[in-house]
Amino acid sequence: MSLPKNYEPQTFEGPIYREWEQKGYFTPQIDQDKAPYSIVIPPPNITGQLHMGHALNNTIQDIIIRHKRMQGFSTLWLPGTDHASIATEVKIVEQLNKEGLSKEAIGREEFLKKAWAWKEKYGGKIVEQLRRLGSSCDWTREAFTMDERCSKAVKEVFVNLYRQNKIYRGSRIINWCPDCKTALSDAEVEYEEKASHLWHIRYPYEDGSGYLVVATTRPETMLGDTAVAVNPEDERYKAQIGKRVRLPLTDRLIPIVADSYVEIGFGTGAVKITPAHDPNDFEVGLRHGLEVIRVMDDGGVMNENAFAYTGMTREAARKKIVEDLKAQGLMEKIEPYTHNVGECYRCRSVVEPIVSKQWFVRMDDLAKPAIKAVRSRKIVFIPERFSKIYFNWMENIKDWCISRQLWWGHRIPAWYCQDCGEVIVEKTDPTRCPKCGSANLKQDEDVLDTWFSSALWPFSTMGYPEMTPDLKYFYPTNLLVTAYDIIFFWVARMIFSGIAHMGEIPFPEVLIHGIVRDALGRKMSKSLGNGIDPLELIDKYGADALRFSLCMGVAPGSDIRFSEDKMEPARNFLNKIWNASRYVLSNCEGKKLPDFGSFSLGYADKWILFRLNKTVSEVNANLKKYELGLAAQKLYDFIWSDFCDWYIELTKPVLYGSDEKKKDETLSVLMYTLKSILKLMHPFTPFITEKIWQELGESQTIMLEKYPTACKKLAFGKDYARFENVKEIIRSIRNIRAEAGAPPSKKLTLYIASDDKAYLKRCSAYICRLANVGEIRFINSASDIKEKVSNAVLEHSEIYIPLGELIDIEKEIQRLNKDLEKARAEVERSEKMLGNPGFVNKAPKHLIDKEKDNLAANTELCAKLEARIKELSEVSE
RNA sequence: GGGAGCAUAGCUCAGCUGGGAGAGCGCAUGCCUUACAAGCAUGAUGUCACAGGUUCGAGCCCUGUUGUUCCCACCA
Repeated sequence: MSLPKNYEPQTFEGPIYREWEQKGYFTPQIDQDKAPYSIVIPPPNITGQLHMGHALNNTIQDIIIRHKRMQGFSTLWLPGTDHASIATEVKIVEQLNKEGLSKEAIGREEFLKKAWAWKEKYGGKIVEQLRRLGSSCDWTREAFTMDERCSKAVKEVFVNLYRQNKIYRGSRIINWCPDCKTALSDAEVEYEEKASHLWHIRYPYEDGSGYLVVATTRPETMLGDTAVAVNPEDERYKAQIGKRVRLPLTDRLIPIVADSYVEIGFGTGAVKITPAHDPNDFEVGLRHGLEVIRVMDDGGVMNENAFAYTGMTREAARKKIVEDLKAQGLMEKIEPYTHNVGECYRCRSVVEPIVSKQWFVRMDDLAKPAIKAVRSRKIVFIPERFSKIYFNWMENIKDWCISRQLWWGHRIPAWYCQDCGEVIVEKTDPTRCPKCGSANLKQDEDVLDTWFSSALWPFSTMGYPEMTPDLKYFYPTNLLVTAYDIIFFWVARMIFSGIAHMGEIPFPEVLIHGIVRDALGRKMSKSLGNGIDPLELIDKYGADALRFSLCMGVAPGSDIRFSEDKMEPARNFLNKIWNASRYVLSNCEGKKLPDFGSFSLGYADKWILFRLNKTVSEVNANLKKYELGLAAQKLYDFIWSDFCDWYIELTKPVLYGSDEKKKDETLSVLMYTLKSILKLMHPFTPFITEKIWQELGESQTIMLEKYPTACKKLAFGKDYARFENVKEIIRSIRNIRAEAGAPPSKKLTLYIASDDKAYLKRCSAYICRLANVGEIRFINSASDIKEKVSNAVLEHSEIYIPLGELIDIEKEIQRLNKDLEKARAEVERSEKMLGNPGFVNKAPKHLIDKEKDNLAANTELCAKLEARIKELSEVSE
């Protein structure tokens, strides 16, 4: 048994992961005697590279999964990837363009071949990267949103919803991306505030009696105007309602209509109505039976309805129209104006609202039970506040546009009879029209929104619509872990889909985490170039360090500012564990240790076991509440401060001594504590803990060991408190030495006066070793000492150290005065609290008792300190 | 326009159901002490944004103010 001298995670992380996977530790058995625990991964896009967001998301999931596995659950973490319809298609098109080809040139079939080839080549990359992070996913169940399993589920759901009249096809105003040339759902549009103008345009009255001024942010759409609307209550325009105006730059006459949608106070109070290019105008148009005239084609180019502007891009048309209006004296004024402009979430081009025939999911009926599930707390968001975001969205939801004019994705299972026009929606490809019998059928060209298949992920991956053993055992899943930015896209849609198709919520808890930002708090993005590559960090510091740094000091739901300098403390900590393990291992070499518990424990042993036990119970409590940051912090403190800085140092006088029996007993405690530490840490830092565990030769893997739980036998309250006194003595000696400037190598003599000398005598060796003391003399009072000493008054003892010429009486008095001040402040505080009838009557008893003890102890301290100071002052005079 | 978060040490942030202000980094001083210099020891540093309120007691609960970040929303 021996570990290499240096902690080099690069040398063992890979092999350990391969061993885990190969031995099948990630694959759960469907065991009716065991409780199941399952999580489905938020499937990363096949176009994706692992970024810090994935690293955080998967670290959290893996910690929870490993913890549950060690608690004895039959644990499934189901992995997979998302075909990412639009994102992937954009990449393939880019690649084609580089080869001088285009989508249209090669045709649908060839395009899909290329896309699949691309998926085979790059789609596995991110999955490999998840492995490097240590994710204990069951790869034997790996899914892909376009594999056979998921595709079957998609068809099933589409057809069922269609038959229930929850999916329909219709002409609506939708968000159109002129670059991706596809429809987008509302959620796929991101609004950004942009500086623009408000153009005030004169629309002359038909009768030549002057003009009416409309204000617009989009002059290019005026060519599609089919009315001007005013508020029916607006005195300025009441007389004009029903009249017609001449649409500038065209030969059209359009009516003035009254609609309460128009706000009297804004702009000029008159609004141009363009039903084909604005959602509000579309509604107005419906109310007034207005004509819908599209003036742009799918590429954002002005079409044949655009008069002189046909063939211009929308940007060019805007410029020219503004110029022309100015030239004709029809531009009243131009005001600077900032407003929200919608952009495509994939390509950032400005989204064009247009009227188009698309497929929609009717949301009313689906949203209701999904809202209820969260209201009734059958599903809870953690932290709770995110449920508000969910409600806000779900309660204001509009029908979901699910068709996309793309090729990469699930093709809509709808066919149109070319002879009679019948629409056929079927799971299996139809050959004949059920209505007229014609074989002349044509499948819908469009594919489904990527999120349509993601919404089914918790059950499509387990075999739905078949009631498979997996589905029976593992559905509903137990937890969903995701960042808050996809609550709308994904979480909400999984909830209503689970309820609608499985008849059961997909998960009872949703753990929401934040976004990883850069050191300045900005979102990491390609365009800013401020992203940190987690794989580089893994190469440099190891996956364990990355995982640990991501959960140290992080509160649930909040964003993380991350920079590389956060890696070092984590790596140093792991190095600490590594070296502590080396210490234990090297001392154990070739030994058979006595069974833990078969011998009597020393003070230091009881102290560390007490601390360990407390840490175990706190860490378990934190994990239960998903407080990973707190759990990590407690482990860090216990391992570094208590175990390494204190306990290991305390074992040295024994291990470097000659009492072989005592040595073995101490080693037994050391080993017990180390093993507990490794198990406690394993969910956080799986690699290093496994590496060390295997060196211990205990069992094949730490992964399947039982996670430690608190143990009553280890609650040594009284001896723990005594040992705290010993620590206090050691600290005081060190402090005196440092402040007096005594060389650390100089062995000191120590005098101790205390009422309870028995345990201090038994702890002498600890004090000698840790404070570098050569001799301890127990005395009854300071008068027994003949030398010049430096002194500290502690709660349960007084210590005196002869330092000869190094003692500066002035400094000595100063130091004691500082202690006195502290003690006096304590006395004052306690007196004030105990003198307060409110506190004495209402506070819990244990706090009152604590305060009483505190008062007594500090009063005594004060008296002793005052006496000592007086004594010294007399000497110095 | 609606909603949410944040404001604690020089910096980055923890702080669980209210009961003596914490960590990491940085800083100062001294140490290569046979697990570890990726280390050890000792030390300094806070009107817990501001103003009220509840309470015996508030960093924590309530109200308001200021600053800041984010989400949602069709005002042309």
